[in-house]
Amino acid sequence: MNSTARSESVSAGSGTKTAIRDAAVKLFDAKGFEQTSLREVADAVGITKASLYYHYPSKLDLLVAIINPIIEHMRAVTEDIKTVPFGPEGVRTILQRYIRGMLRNRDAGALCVRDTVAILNAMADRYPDLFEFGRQLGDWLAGPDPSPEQKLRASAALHVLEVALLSSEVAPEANEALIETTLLDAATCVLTACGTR
Amino acid sequence: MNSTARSESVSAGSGTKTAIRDAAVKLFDAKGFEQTSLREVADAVGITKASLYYHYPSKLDLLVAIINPIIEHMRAVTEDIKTVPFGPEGVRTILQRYIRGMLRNRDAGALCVRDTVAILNAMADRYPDLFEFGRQLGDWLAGPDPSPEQKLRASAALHVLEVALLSSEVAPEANEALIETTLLDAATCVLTACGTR
DNA sequence: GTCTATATACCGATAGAC
DNA sequence: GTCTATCGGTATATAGAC
Repeated sequence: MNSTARSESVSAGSGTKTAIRDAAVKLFDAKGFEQTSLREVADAVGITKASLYYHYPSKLDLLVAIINPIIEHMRAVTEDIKTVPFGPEGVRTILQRYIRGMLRNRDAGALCVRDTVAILNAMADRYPDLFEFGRQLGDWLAGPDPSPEQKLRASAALHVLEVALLSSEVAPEANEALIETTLLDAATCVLTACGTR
Repeated sequence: MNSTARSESVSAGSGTKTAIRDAAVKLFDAKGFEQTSLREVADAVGITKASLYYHYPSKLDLLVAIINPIIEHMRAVTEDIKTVPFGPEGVRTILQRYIRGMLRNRDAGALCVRDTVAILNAMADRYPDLFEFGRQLGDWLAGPDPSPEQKLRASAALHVLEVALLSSEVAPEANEALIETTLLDAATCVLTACGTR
């Protein structure tokens, strides 16, 4: 346990730096981004606030380091919808890519959902098009020249997939395959108006 | 326009007091509860911070005045599930009551969804059982002795209904009847696994 | 790379005049 | 009922020793 940089988990980097990130994720998720002070994060790691600033130049940079995977995934899916043709199998392809990316970054995603306003406003300067990603995806899902009902269904389908981020709380026994299958089925069902009406 | 207490809108009360509430709803929704200062609210109304404290004894009391209708509605539905028998028509009854209450208080509801963590933590002391309402409703919807898939579907169904709170943004042309019908159909569809799988 | 100490700013809330 | 002025607390971020 001596020498330099032994990896302690899957996503180890420089040691203290990833310890800061992990502690911040936990605290941001529990208390919210703005309501969590860097002193609390530093205390959880066992260092001081000044040392934290050595690894991350600002509180915003710490947040970006956490949710960057989510942003890049949203950007990638938003790019995909420009090439994938709209239709039943195209929709399923997009929805599958979307939910898999969220399952891959579950903790950071849960943070975004439960603290939407604060995070969106904090990132607005650095990522001005972040808000557009969700809207563009919704527009594509609603199809060409959509009715109000289709718009509602598209938005509802995306909200169904967001349950994946809360799945460890809702159904801890479910594995990723079951979550993906169930929510993907539910979302396509929402989109295609297959109800009992 | 002289004398005392002329009602200016549907929910008029003492004049300044409701003006504060309305300004606060708008600002809390745009910036988040904790990130909005009482100085900003006071400025929007055209009074000072000290005058605001004459009408509301604390920032938390202002928040409670805004989202109290939502809380009471959640409490009422949570009471309903103890008497309504579980089954297809019972589920539809509960879901309908749930979505109608959210449509009735759309602005306050949107605030709760987009600023969940901050609001939940702020209200935790005064309303300790607030978090339980959503969980109990999810448990009832999942049915007796639910499988992981049923738990996921119940949670997803509730998330579908939450789209009602964002409907003025997603589909401004849709009236309340269309919103209710569409989302109610989508939610029951999510629950009953009627997909194309 | 981690520390102590501090600069600067804003917050919620209160006191008291009018 | 609205105001000015202020208290006490905490926040982000920085300076500089080690």
